[in-house]
Amino acid sequence: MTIPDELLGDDAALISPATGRPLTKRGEATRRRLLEASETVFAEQGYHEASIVKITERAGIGLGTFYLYFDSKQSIFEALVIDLNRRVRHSMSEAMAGASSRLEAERAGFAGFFRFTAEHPALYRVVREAEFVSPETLRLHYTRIVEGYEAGLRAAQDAGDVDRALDPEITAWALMGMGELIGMRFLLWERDGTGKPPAVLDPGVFDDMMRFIDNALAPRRDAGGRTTEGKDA
Amino acid sequence: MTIPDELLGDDAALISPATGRPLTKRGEATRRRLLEASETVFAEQGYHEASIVKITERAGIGLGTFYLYFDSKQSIFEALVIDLNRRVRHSMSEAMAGASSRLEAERAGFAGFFRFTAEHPALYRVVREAEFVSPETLRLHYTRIVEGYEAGLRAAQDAGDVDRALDPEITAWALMGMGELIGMRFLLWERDGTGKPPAVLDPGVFDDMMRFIDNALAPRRDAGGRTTEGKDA
DNA sequence: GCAATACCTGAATCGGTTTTCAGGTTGCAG
DNA sequence: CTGCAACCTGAAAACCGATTCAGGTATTGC
Repeated sequence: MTIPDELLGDDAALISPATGRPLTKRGEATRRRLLEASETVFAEQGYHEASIVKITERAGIGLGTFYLYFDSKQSIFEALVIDLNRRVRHSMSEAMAGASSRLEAERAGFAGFFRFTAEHPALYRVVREAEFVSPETLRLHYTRIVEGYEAGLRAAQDAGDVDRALDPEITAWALMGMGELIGMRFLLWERDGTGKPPAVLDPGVFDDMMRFIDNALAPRRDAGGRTTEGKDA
Repeated sequence: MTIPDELLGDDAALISPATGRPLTKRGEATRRRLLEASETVFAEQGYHEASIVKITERAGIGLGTFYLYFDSKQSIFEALVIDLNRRVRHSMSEAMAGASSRLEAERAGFAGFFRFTAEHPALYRVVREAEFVSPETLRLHYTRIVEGYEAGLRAAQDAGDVDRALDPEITAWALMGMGELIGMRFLLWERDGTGKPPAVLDPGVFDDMMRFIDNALAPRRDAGGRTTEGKDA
């Protein structure tokens, strides 16, 4: 019901793309400052409006220094998306940790996803922009999330908590699509008086969505349904 | 069950943004060539890689001429997205036309959506890129589709074909999100041997998805469920 | 045929970007 | 306190694309 943290990130030793040598303390700190600055700049301005100058300025670092740590603008963007992916999944698995039933875990996972989106609205836009900046990285993002989801659904089916006639892979993609569009519509588009997006998804919306999901996943009485074993992509 | 075609597009008389006067035959033809060329170029290269030079070259038209018909690169992009929106909805309502039941219409609408995506894989990427190029236009796109969907769901609820406990608006957004992500995963990402995406969505995938949707929408026996009247976004 | 009108053109302007590079700075080992 | 990696720097090179504009070319009405 939770994803072990080891699977979440590569803590591979960082090496300088310029010299090919491992980074020292100072080097690692500089790299981190660049990555954090890029997070703000990409989130506020989008990929194309963002510039290396803006990133290094915000990081308080010389322009030329950038290229000691990243090959290109695209490469720091990809590093950022992978970092965000780790954080979203962390948010989801953390939320699921306390769940007692499979269905409750489902609900909690969504709550974790929405919490992350609500807390970092602009960051989730960065992830979506990866579709156009680095499609390969976006695939990785979605695929990693779906894998966790799918495993959970399979387990829930074995436990009899979820309709066995549903294909776990398709269902996982369907659920993720719902979550994304509902998050976009009711978190990212929603502005209160001050122009800020809401801090959490409207509970009414969340409940309506969960009713839909509960309906969809609930085991059916008329057991049957083609079981469709061995479906692949 | 169908959207009247009048609602689909503005056929407002085209006027030149440069002179403010209505276009003649020749003018309209040139404008159309530019729009068609932009479709190909934006689809193949994405917004930022596309350039006015590339668009005018493909249209076989002088560079300067572009600005007689569109204010800017962004403005032709928006015109294109609005055009595509009309065509997607046309594809959907056409597919729904022959349906005999509400649920069958649901299924047919999805089929129409997937057919459009399969026939114009790159075009649908253009629509998604609007999120970053012209968010307002993307909202328009989604909102127009959802409105039709929502009306259909309400009617189906009145007819007793769809669970009355579901909120039509949330449900419409949920369904659209599912459709988008499944289309992306199983149409746009899928490549056969030749590197081309499949001409249609795998019927197995479609059926699995529809089973999920049927589950979700089916009226429940335990009638009750908080009716949650008067929900507003 | 001859205005007048609508339409077309692409070189040049302007404003911006990423990336390189020759040389400065820092901090640690000995 | 010295020397040498490792690290940092920002001006400038090399590039690119949106938009303008001064001057052309079709089309149409008379």
